[in-house]
Order: sequence, then structure tokens, then C-alpha cells
Amino acid sequence: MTLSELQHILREKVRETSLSNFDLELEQIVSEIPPKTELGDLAFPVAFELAKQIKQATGEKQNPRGIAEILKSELEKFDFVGRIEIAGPGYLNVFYDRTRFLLENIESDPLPRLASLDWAKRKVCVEHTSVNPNKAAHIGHVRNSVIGDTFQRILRATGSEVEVQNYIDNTGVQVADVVVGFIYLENRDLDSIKALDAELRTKNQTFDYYCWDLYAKVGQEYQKDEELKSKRAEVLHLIEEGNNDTAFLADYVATRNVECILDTMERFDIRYDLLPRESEILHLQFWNKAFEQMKEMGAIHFETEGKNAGCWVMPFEEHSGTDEHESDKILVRSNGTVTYTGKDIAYQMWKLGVLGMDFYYKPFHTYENGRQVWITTANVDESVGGSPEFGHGETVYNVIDTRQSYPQEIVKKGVAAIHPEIGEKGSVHLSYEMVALSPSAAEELGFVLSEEDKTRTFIEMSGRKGLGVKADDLLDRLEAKALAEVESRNPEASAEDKRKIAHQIAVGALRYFLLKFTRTTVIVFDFKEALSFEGETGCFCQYSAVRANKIFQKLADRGDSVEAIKASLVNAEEISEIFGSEQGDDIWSMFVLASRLDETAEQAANANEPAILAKYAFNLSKAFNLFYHNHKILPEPHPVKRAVLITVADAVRRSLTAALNTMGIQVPVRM
RNA sequence: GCUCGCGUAGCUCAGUGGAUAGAGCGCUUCCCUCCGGAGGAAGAAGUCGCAGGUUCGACUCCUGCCGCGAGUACCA
Repeated sequence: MTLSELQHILREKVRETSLSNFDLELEQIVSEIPPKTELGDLAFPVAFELAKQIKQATGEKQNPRGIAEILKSELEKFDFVGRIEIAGPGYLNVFYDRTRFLLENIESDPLPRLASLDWAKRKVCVEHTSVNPNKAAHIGHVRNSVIGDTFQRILRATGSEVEVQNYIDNTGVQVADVVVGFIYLENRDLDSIKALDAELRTKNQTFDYYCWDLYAKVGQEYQKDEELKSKRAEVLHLIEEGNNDTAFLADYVATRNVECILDTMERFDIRYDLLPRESEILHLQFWNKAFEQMKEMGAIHFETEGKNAGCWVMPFEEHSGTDEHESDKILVRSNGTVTYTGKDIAYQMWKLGVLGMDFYYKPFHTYENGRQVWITTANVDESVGGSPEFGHGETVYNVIDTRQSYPQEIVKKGVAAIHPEIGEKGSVHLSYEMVALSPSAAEELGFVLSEEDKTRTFIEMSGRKGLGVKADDLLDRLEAKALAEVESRNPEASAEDKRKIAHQIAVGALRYFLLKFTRTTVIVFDFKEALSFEGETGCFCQYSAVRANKIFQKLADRGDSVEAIKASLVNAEEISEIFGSEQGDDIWSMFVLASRLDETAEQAANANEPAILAKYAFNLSKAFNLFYHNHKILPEPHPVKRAVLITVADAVRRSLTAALNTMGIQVPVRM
């Protein structure tokens, strides 16, 4: 019996009692966690609601406390409930049977797959990262990837089957810009670029960093060279068309950048199942298939007059001011070409498994851990068998920044218009705000700010301007800083161990930093804050877990068996004595908090908000630090109390480790 | 103009309609006879943007303002 199961059962009992005693069907039973342990483990403010409804139904005025009394006597019959108190104007405060609960959960998994949830048993697709493959990833891209990867882990933990996709826009204007740079600024052909790439490797430099600078340079040249700018459309056209020298060159550039970005992300423990590419969506003509269906369903029509004359448009509901009216979105231009939104609708249909056609697939890369990532291909001859079945997500989550809310909304409506049975609920836009730079951080990166920029609270990062904190640079700095700390604290450790620990700390710091803000908050990047290992940081949580683990390491060193210690807890009276003692509340609330991981993960999944999990891990760590400070666990002389303390500490370390792992943060062996 | 997001301690941010609004940083003062101080305790610090409304109860929901940010192409 886990905490969330217990909570669920109690809610049902409240519902039944309301129905049988007051003949009232409550829509939803609100329960809450009381602010203090002394006020119980679970509270129902339900008596207020019932009093209101009774008054409405019969006109009789009822005292909430009297109603609470009736509920109390019913709920107390349930054997996991120790006692119930009625507090304040009518709160129903439930106190669990602590001993019973402890014994029941002494070995339980802190994060069981929540297979009982209906919504959890499904295949879902999560798309994240999707960096344009024309430059290195910056910290804003990492926010996307960390949110996506963490959310994906949360979904898995709560029982879903998850496929992770990283969309590759290899035929877009951004790749074209870098290709323009290679061809027209540097006079390079494909062989020359390959030679450059090889040369960079010998100098231990990376291709994506080179492209980062080149992309910025092209942006600058466009400002003063109109002729160069006119090359962009030409190059873009050739890339889209395919099967020509420019397209081959572009493919090499894009693919190399994808490889670099995958390497960067793997440093953060982020991996993918599939890389769907825009080139295949184009060449396999996904849009035509969607177009047919849209015409068939009447979701789209040809405009013969007005400003959109000659276009195929999709009408959709829009509300402006107080009234709702129809608005049109152009999907096929008057020259017959499809818009980005049109392609996106077709692609979204593929993800949901309703397009009626598929990509071909070939392996792209095998990760060190053996996992394989596949890539799409339009050529049946290149197709390699043995791939999993991709797409067909019951729900599709797109991790895309909030500026794309409007186009995402239209894609959702477009799919719903063709497939009403899926509707808008199949597509979830997991939106998040950008990572921006504080003016001082921008200056630290060597950028000269205009007077106007200096007055702003933040400055948007821009790949086109080359303004941004590159992900690998930041991680390098974090690793160096962590390594210096590890060196001073663990001089005896091997060089390899120290490097590994420093890496884990660096990843923990950055992932936590990006997860502690809710998705709607703009992160104004600040080096001091991002490089910190103190206070609310990943390092703080890892340190807590390491200290907890140390206790068990010591036990093992002394030849004490944790299993035997736990098994010694059989006498309920003795345990109850511990919980009833002065420190009882303290010990109990630590155990209860450690038992809340499953419901926290469920909450994070339902709210599409990984920050909820980050806050939990931090609060659990903080509570454990205090617990650790207040209770001497190993030296505790009383054998039963010692066994209880050890059991609680064990629950904490398992729960904290699972919570951190779900955020992609590892617990080092020592720090 | 319209749409969306944000406005909470000096700063950066949490906060399911519920009990005395919390955390980190910064500031002041303390705490290692050890299961590791990357830690812990205590303190100072709040008109929850403003004004109405709904409710037994509003930081939370509704309406209207104010301020900040973003989006709103037959671009890609």
C-alpha cells in the first residue's frame, strides 16, 4: 500500500460516506497535505463543501464540524488510519497508522511503474532538441533537451512506452546560410570541407564550433552584401530539390552538425530513438497525402477571391475581443507550393500514425550503452530492416519554445479537422520560455552592447549573431570547477574516478539549474548562479544522497546487514514507542516525504512540469540534511530506534536516487 | 489592435480555492569531542502590480486597468 494508493482509497471512502449519509454526490474530493506533521498526514476540507451543498439542497444550515464528525467515525474504520482529528472550522485531519505503514513499505520501490493508471499504459512520442543542424548547441537548446529528456523519463517512470525523436531540419534556410558561407565566403567545395573537417579533428576542434562562427559571419555579410543575400534563396532551392552538388554539400554539413550535437547531448545523458529529417518529408511528399485527406474532409478549400485568392486555406476558430469568428490559414500558396504549417500538419499526422504512409529507416549511430538511434531515408534501397515501429503515438509531445505557440495551435487544429476522433488532445505542445543573457553575461562573452541593450533586463541569444553560451563550453567550465573541488576533497582517488565524479557533478549542476525554473519562466542566464554548487543546486541534492549512502557503506564495512536490521523490526509496540517519542514526528515526516516520489512523478506528468520533480528532490535533500544533523543514526544505542532510523534513511536514499535519476542526474560514489 | 505568458522578500524564483505565504542568493549572529561543513541553526526582510467581484475562505477563480515580454507573413 503506497501513499498515493492510500490517499486514493480514503478519497473514495469520503465519496461513499457523503453519498450514503448525506445523499450527495461530490464531483471531486479535494485533499491536501497539512502544513505541519502535527496536523496530520492528509486533510480533507470537504465538510465546508458538504455544508454548502446541504444548504442549497434543503435550506438547512449545517455546522461543518458536525458533518466532519460523521465522516470521522466512518474513516476511522479503515485500518491504515491511526486516528482522525477535527481541526479549526471543520478540517478532517487524518493521521496514518505509522507503524503499520512503515512495516508495509519497508522495502517498497520508491518509484513503481504506475501501471494502475489507465492513461499511463500507452505509446507516446516525445520530440525534443531539434536544433537546426548548422551550428553548435547553446544553453537555450539544452533547456529544450533537458526538459524533454526529463519529461520523457517521467513518462517512462509512470508507465508509458516512450519514443524519443529529434527532428532534423536539414533543408531549411539556416543550413542554407552556412552553405552560402562555405561556398561564397570560403570558396569551398565538398572535398575542401571534408579536408577542413579532418584538419579540425587533428587540432581537437569541432565542426559545429567552426560552423557557429561561420554562421555569424554570414549574418554580418548579409547586412552589407545584397548579392550574397540573393544566393540564399538559390542555395535553399537547390537543397530542397536534392540530388545536386549543393545538396550533397549541405547534407554533409548538416549531418556533421547532427553528429556533433548528438555528442554534446550524450554528455548530458540525453539520447534519441529516431532522427526524422525534413528532407524525407519533402521527398516522400508527405504533404500530398495530408492534402488529399484535408480535401476529402472539407477541412480545406480553394479561395477564388479576396486577399488569399489562388491559395488553399484552412478555416479555424479564433476569438478576438468578445466575439468568436472564423479565420483562415494559408496552407498552399498561390504558386502551388506548400507552407511550413502545411508540412507540419502532415508530419504531426505521421507521428500520430494516421498519415497513411511511412519513412524508410537506417541506423545512424550506436551509443556506448548499446542503444541505437535511427534516421529516416527516402530511398528504399538504403532502408535497413529490423527497426522498431516508429510513430503511432497515442499522444505526441512536442517540446518547442513558447514563441511557436501559435503555429503549434494551428497544427493541432489541422489534425483535429481531419481526424476528429483524435482531436486536439493527441497533440501536446510542451512549451517553455527562452534562456536569455543578462547584459553582464553578454559582456562577459565579449559582446559590445548598445546603450539600449544595457538598459534591458535581458538579451535574447541569437545564433545568427553568434551570441550565446555554447553548451560544451559551459559544461567544460563546470567540469573544471568540480574537478578542482573533488581534487581538494578526495586527493587519494584515482584520476579516472575524479574525472568521472566531476563530470557527474557538472551534469547535475546544469540539469538541475535548467529544471528548477518552471517552463513559463524566462531564465536570465547568469554565470555565477549557473556555476554554483551551493544552495538550491543539483550538487546539493547529490551531496545529500552521497552522505546517506555513506551510512550504508559504513554499515557494510562493519559487516552489518541492512536486511537483517530491517528484518529485526517485527514488534509493532516497540516501533510505535519510537514514533510516539519526542522525536517521533520528526522521524515519521522524513519517512512520509521519502514515500511521496510516486505521486510527485504522477503530478509532474499530469501537469507537464518537470520542475515539480526538481523541487521535490531539493526538498527531500534539505529535509534529509536536517534529519542527518538531528539524529545520530549509526551511534544510536537503542536497537529498535536505530533500526527505524536506518530504515528511514534507506527509504530516503532510494527515493532521492530514483528522483535524481529521473532527472538524468547521477549520484556519485563520493564527492 | 488582437492572442498568449509574466508581475510574490533587496535579488532570483516556488506556491492543487484552505490553516501563520515559502526557498535559494545576499546580509547579521552562531554550530565540526565526525554517519563528511558542497552542511546545519537563529535573525532582519512581504501593500502577493492596482481596483472591484464571486466564495464560509482568494497569491490562486472572474472583470477592468497598469507595467514587462513574446507571438500575430503566401517568410523559411
